Order: sequence, then C-alpha cells, then structure tokens
Amino acid sequence: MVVDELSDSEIDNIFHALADATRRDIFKQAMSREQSVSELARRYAMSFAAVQKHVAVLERAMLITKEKRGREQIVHSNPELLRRATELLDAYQDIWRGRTERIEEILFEPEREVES
Amino acid sequence: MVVDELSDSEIDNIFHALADATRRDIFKQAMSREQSVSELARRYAMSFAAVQKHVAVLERAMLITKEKRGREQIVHSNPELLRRATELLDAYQDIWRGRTERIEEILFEPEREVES
DNA sequence: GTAATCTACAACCAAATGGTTGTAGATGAA
DNA sequence: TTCATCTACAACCATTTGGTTGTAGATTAC
Repeated sequence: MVVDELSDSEIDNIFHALADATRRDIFKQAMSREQSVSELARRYAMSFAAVQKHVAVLERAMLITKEKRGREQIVHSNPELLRRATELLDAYQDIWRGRTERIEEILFEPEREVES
Repeated sequence: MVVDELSDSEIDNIFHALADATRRDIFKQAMSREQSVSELARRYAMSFAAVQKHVAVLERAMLITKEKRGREQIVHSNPELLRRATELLDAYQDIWRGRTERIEEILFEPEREVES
C-alpha cells in the first residue's frame, strides 16, 4: 500500500530529474555507493558546478539527499521515492489492462477539468 | 527478457514526456481509450495547438502513436514502451539491492567515461 | 599559518520548453 | 458548393534548462 500521495509537481520533478542521462548516471552511482559531490563530479566531463546543479535537481526531486560531513557533502539515494515512481508507471499499465480499481488507490487524482 | 535496448536519448524522451501533468493525463486518457487529438484537446484549459504539442512530445517518446482516420488523428498508446520504462526503474532498484547481475542485462550501458 | 580542497552561489549565455495567435490545407456534412 | 471541423505548422514570447566562469567561505592537510 502507498504511504502518502505525491503531488503533480513532485511527480514532475521526479521524471524531470530522470530525463537526463548524466543525472540518471549520478543517481545510479548514488544508489550503488554513497559518495561526495566532488567524488561524483570527477567522473563526468563537465564542470563541478554543472554536476552540482544536476545533484540539486535530483535533490529537489527527493531522489537523493545530501549530508554534510566535514567539508564534504555526501550524497545518499532515496530508494523509497524510486519505488513510488515505479508504482506510478505500474498504475498506467493497470489502466491499460482496465484494472481501474487499483488505480484509484495508487494514482488518485481529482478530475483534471475544463470548460463546461 | 528485454527485446532490444533503448538509447540514452530515447530514455530522455520517455521521462521528459512523463514530466508534465498534462501529458501524463493525455497518456492516461490514451491508455484507457483511443481518442482523436481534438477530442483530447477539449478536456484541457489550453489551446488546441498546445495540446497538439504535448501529443507530439508523447509521440516523440514513442509512448503513443497517431493513426489518420478521415480528417481525424486517432491517438493510440504504446504499453510496450511503458513496460520498458518500468523495467528501467526496476533496474535502479536492483542496483540498490546490490543485484548487479540482473542490471547487466536490463540496463547495460557502456561506461560513461572521463578524464584519464 | 598557509595552501589545497570542497562547496555554494552569482552572473552569464545559448537552446529548449510551454504556452499563445494566426494561417492554411483536408475532410466531412448540409 | 459551401460551411464547419480537424489538423499542421509557423511565428512569437517568457521562462526554464544545462552549461560556463568566477568569487568566496569552510574545512582539512602540511
């Protein structure tokens, strides 16, 4: 069962964060091992500041968190949020399968409504 | 088992397409029932051209396809690609669980490499 | 103390995004 | 035929994105 619902903009942030190959790689790195930002930055052919921004995007999406340790910031992954993203996609698959009853609990959103 | 691999930019397109609440809703609509673009457009408080662009983003991501029927374009969903996106996220979860053997077949990417 | 390292953040820039209006071509209905 | 509908697409605009360089503050190493 789902603990609590993600808002539209939180979901936006999650998928946006995953829509960049560098960020996906950073996330993968963070999932496999906790590392400092500068340690991560050394792996990519771009400036430290650019990597810092990618990390910030992942952090805004709550896919990772940072923990200050001395002069370093250690990047931790948040597998719980990833699991919820997976559930979201599963819910779309359920729609296709016509299993609307499970959708209601997983992907409940008030009707996106319009004109008349 | 995975049929064939998605490229980085294809994955970029998929997650980018899902990173917008209107597009997620259009996709959900298309999953539940095939509809024309104008029929979809009537549901949202924005111009037809704006919805047309959202549909184009979903189409570029291959999450949907369009089929011309008379003067209408019917939007079909592509659940296969959604399934692959789900597998991608599952692979990240596997990384976290330390199950690297399954990652190799699901998420194989040549090492993203850099300086020396 | 001094120097090196790690981080934060501002300023800047080109390109992409997400919306708009307007025009025009195809198709269907009367 | 004529009119309405559906679609495509161009042009435009404000904002965001994804990169850069540069400056400055904390912390660690020597």
